[in-house]
Amino acid sequence: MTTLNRPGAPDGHACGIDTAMEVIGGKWKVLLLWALHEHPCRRFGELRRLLPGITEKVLASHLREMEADGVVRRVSYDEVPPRVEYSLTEDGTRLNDALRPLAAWGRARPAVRRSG
Amino acid sequence: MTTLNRPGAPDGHACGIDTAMEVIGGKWKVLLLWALHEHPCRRFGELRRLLPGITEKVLASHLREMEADGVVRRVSYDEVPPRVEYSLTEDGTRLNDALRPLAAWGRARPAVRRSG
DNA sequence: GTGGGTGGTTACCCTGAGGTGAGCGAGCAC
DNA sequence: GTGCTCGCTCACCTCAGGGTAACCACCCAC
Repeated sequence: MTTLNRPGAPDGHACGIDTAMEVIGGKWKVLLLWALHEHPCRRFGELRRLLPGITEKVLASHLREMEADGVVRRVSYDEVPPRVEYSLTEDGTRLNDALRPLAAWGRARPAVRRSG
Repeated sequence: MTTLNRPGAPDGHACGIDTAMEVIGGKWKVLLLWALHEHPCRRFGELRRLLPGITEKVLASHLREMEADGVVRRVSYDEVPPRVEYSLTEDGTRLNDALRPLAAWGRARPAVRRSG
């Protein structure tokens, strides 16, 4: 999205929305957020199995971006075979909470056609 | 996003999130939502001017999709020159409200680097 | 006749997110 | 020595969303 030049928006929320949208903008990021909320401290392979359909490449890049965004914490143990554990940061948990109303809206909405 | 096959998520919110993400997934949709919230009943040209940078094509297609999604109402007056007015539906207003926590999260978050 | 404004539509191109498949380095089981 | 696991990385390709620009039908002002 790059910088959104929200038009009028005096104290508007659009300015915050774009930040959030950048963070959750990836195809699997909300799922990842949710998975890490449900299962704290998950390993790469476990996450892959939790999100059937995601590829290693995308999982790795999403995790990396979310780590850079400060919503995911990555802990690497120097063992062999390698072990890496991912968990939500406090900010990530707050983000997850902030998504609740949106999820509720999605669930509560009237029957939508448009799916075809 | 198509159908998200949320992994474990028993009563999880991911199932609602994907619905919401489909609706607000367009590049300008949250801005449009916000613009229509701030200025109810706007015409096509006014919206275009409110969102500097958006093209007619994208504005038209976004409005059409949001209308199909039931968040935007389109009223066409049979005049000349043609006049069409767009406004939020109740559901659109609720969606906007549901975005507030997300916007608050975006505004309140600690300094992010990664912006480049 | 020319230009401006109305609300769009159409055809085309381009970028980037995401998918595909292969490989790597280390140790352990066999 | 072969193959398995683990956590990635790399090169390549696809495809859809979005940008560009021209055009339509209508009327008015100049």
